[in-house]
Amino acid sequence: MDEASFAEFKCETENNAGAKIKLGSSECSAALTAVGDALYVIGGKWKLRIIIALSEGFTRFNELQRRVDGISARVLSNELKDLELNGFVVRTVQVGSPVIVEYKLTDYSDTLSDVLRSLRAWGTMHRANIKNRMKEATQATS
Amino acid sequence: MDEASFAEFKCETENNAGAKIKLGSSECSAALTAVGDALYVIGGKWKLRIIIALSEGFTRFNELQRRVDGISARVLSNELKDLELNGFVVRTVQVGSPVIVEYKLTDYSDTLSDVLRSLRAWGTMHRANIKNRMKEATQATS
DNA sequence: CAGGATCCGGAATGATACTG
DNA sequence: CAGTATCATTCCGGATCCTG
Repeated sequence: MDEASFAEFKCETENNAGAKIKLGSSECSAALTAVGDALYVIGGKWKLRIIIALSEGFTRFNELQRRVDGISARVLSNELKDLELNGFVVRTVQVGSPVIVEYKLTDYSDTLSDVLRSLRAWGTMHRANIKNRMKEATQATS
Repeated sequence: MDEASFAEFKCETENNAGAKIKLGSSECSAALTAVGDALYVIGGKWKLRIIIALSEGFTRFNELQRRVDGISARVLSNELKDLELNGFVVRTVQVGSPVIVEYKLTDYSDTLSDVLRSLRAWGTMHRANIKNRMKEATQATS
């Protein structure tokens, strides 16, 4: 395939020639660090899904738990704290009875729209692809 | 913020009104499932980084291990198997001595370029942002 | 060089129960 | 409702040793 199609930043590491490698390891390749950074913050099983759920207008804890399939209360709680720390979410408490807690996305989380869009597009395409593979497999067997 | 900015597919779940919810849970919201699918395949700490390393032209096992900072041989091995199963990578063995094993990206992995690009862009932006926050913090303290 | 096999500790997670 | 506390389990990942 097309070597380095998404790595404009050419990297001189002399893989099997000069062995001129002193880089701290992940220094070269801006792509590697950048994607690494991104994954560090929004990686993991849940972060993006929670953000999507929030973007769909669900704000309450239990709502979110119901929306994000398979997440436990404890994990959701932790992830929300994390998201808050990273500036994606604001938590507001309205005193009263019952107490109402709302989680809302910040403007900063809008910067993720492009990531989300591409991820969603890819996921959709990939699922279709898998279905086709399976269909072909059954045809071959029959 | 702008509700449902990346969810064109409007979802009628009656969160706190009609309670008309029977959906298997993650049925509604195409975004949720699509992104879920995507994360299932390319999620995790390593997958994308390995793909990036491969896209930069590194094909050998040990090369890859050196490139992807912090990964152990066992994990790299597992991830590569996974990537092969999912059709992102082809493994070729050239008999001889020493044996040469090469990992190469398939054309299918090209479909990820958009995801990678957006992720990389976001990661870059985010890192810059964090630096600014820290700078401001130090100024406020001084 | 390219990994597989095994052991092992710690961190993440699930389940359950409890609180304001 | 919105979580927290505790326990049991599981699983990931590192280190080490081994092979062809």
